[in-house]
Amino acid sequence: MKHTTKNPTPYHHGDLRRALIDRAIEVVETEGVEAVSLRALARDIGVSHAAPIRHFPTRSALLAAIAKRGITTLLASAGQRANEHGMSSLEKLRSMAEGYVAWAAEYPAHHMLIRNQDVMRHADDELHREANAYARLHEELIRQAQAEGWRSDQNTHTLFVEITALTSGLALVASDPIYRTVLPGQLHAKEVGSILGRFFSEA
Amino acid sequence: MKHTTKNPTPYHHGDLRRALIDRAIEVVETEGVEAVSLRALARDIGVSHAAPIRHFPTRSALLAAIAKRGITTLLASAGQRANEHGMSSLEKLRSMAEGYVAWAAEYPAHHMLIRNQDVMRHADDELHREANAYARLHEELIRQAQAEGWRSDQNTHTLFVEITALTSGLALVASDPIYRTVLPGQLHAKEVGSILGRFFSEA
DNA sequence: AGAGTAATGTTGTCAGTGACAACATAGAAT
DNA sequence: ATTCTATGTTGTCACTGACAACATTACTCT
Repeated sequence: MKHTTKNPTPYHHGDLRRALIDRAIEVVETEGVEAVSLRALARDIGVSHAAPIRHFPTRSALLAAIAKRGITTLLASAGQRANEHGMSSLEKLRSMAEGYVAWAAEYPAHHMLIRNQDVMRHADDELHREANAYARLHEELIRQAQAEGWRSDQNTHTLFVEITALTSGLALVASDPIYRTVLPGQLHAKEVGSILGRFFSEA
Repeated sequence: MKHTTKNPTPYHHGDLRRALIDRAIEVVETEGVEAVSLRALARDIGVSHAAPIRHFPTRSALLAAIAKRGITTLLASAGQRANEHGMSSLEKLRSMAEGYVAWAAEYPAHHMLIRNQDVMRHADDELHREANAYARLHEELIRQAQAEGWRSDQNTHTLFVEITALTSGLALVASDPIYRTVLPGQLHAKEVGSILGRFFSEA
């Protein structure tokens, strides 16, 4: 016989996969990657301890899935910025860097995860392919900017390293709570803009 | 009755603390922070599973102790570079940045640990104090370099962020295995020198 | 509509781990 | 020599990831 009243705890959750991801992101942001436990997530959500396995075979798979989602959105945003009309390669480079830093600040959990050795170690090939796609897009733009006259006398690889370092560093400072202990004062988006503006200038 | 032959496995290890640290560093470098397990370390070394607790009350304490040791040596090296005679503040800044990147490349495990959110979260106040000492030394040098004419028109905080980001980023690229997937080719010390030389130039 | 199948959730279990307590041993101090 | 303290061992507990066997729901095909 069917219930006429709503069942308070239905057998099936509805969107457990999404719920796991959302809760995991919360935990990463508040307590760190280490604190993510499949059983604790299940408890928080209100399902049995083994339910998560239907969606993510291992804990690493869950974290890697979140990281992958992050890289995908980042790559999409970068692709857009790199294909904007009426922009020089140099302007595109700057836009990509700004986009990266802004993305890290907006999604600190995703950023932490893609920076986490233990997570990336268990990531599948596609994730690494996407990360490489981002790097190659970057590299190609640098080459073009150099062809258009920007720092054309410098070694492309060195320039790539420099841009990668500066961008990654800014993303770190923008999203990593560790820096909040060390940094005197808050990091403002305007500062990032000013730093990148200076770096990606014609001079 | 006493043995006249050497006991192959003495009751006391001799220097278990050191052995734990050494083995933990190896594991961090080869398998990542996550793979460090007190019980596994004990097994590898050949002591009982609870022996490590005499030296480090928790797993976090062990990792934090290694991180602290790292920051201490880093700070010592930075202090030396900052007090070198016959160097302008700008040259000292450059030397500090180079020292940091070289340190990260030489001690990747230590660098990973001080960058690890989960480790630093459980670190004691003294560790944070040392990290702050490093930052304040940095800041003071920037102020002096500006007083001596370098980028004197720029905001000190923004400059601090920029240097921190560039240095941290280079250290990441120099020591983090993740970048080996993305980077086309190896990172050479010469490149780091060229990047920092350009950045810390009078021009 | 109804049967059969796939997807999803549950219960039970196992080995590995961190942490703790109680006990054992060796070396140092008096 | 006796006692004390540092260090190591054994035993145990709760928690976790992973897996297997089973239950329930949703979906599909006719």
